Amino acid sequence: MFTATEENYLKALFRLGALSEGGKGPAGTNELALELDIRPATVNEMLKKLREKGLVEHRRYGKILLTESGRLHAVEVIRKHRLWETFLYEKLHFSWDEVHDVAEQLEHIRSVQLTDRLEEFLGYPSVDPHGDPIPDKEGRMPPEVRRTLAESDEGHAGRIVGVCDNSAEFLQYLDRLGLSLGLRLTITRHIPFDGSVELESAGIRMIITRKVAENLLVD
Amino acid sequence: MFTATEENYLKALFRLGALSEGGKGPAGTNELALELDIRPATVNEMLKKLREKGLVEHRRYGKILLTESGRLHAVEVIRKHRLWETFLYEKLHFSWDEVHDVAEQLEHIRSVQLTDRLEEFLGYPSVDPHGDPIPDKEGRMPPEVRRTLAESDEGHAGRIVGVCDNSAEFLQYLDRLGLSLGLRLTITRHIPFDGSVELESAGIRMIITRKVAENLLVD
DNA sequence: TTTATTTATTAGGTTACCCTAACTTTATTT
DNA sequence: AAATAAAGTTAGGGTAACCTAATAAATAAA
Repeated sequence: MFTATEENYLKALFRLGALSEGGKGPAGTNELALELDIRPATVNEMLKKLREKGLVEHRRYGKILLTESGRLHAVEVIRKHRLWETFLYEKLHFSWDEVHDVAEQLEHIRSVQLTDRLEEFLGYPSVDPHGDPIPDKEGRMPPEVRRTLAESDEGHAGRIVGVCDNSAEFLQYLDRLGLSLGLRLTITRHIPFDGSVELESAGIRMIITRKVAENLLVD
Repeated sequence: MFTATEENYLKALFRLGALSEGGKGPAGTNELALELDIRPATVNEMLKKLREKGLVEHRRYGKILLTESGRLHAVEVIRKHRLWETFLYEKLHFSWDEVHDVAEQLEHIRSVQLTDRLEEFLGYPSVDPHGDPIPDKEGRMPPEVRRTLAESDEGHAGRIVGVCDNSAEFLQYLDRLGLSLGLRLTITRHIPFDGSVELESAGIRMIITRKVAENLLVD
């Protein structure tokens, strides 16, 4: 049905949020070229094909938007990618940073049965090793689990997806700590003495107070 | 290093036994084209590339032979194919006849680590669900287990790899039973009463006498 | 040994995906 | 509004794998 290349275009558009609702809005040719690490001229060419296949909406000199069909196919590829990442991590003991490249290849294997049975084999996981949600067979993303850092378990890995306190004071403090939205981290310890939380992010270990932990949301 | 297409050419040559030793000898262009279901002209073109990469020996209007390097790469792909088949069968409960097409795609995933960890995860199997031997990391095929049908366990699946009795009488009898070399079969029951063996092959159930079973070798 | 047949090769064409360089349209400044 | 910058497109090429049709070499048959 679709080539691996076409699937990569759809995935990139989804990542860029080129959706009619719930995304960042239409994407540009250059933007997409940058995301895929190819030249804009090539993207332009491919857009014609994706347009004809009804996967994107695009007019000359206009912006690019995924159609509903395009979105569904993108999500299907993401679903496969994340299931494979989970397999590699949980069953084959790949490390966090090794899973991506291999999953990037595995996500293009064509077999509905394979995907569904893999999902079953893994026990219907809702998130991949990076904490990203795994879409279900119908393309629905499971609701994001947002918990404060304070109530998340030791060993939990996830990303900062929000804050409870929106004051400039708090946000500036986070900045000084080097904590920002989207940052991936792992909880290494809950310290009983004062409720501080020890965490690791990008190879750096740090301790934050209970109050900060209570105001940070992770997935 | 190699494209999926190149790997398929190597695999096909290996299947045809185009080896300097232990095979059926050099293969022809048409023969290879038939095996791959493509036109001889295309094969001829590709041979140039495989020759330049040192994977085959071939002179104009001559026969085709895998080099040692070509053989090793072919075996590596076969190794991956059979490990994936085993995974699909044992872990994802695919049926015997469903595994091939998916494994045909999975065998081209490039990651040495993946192959080795998959092998470990599967417990270093020596044969795939069809009874074909799985080469080890160094490209060695495990020694074929040749046992008579009489001494093989119930449920054992394998192929007829030889006979003990080479008389025309016996071979003609086998022919009448529809049993031939390479035939895949499963032992469904050992009948204690007279030592007969009940087996299934290609959806057909049959019973053979103990004497026949003692003279048929399976892997 | 000449002829016929099979097998192998060459020539020229197609599609998918990529490129650079030149150009056009849209957006941003001044 | 005119000039400049940024974004998008077209034109012309390249490689990998495939194809058909025509041709050449090797093999088998008469």
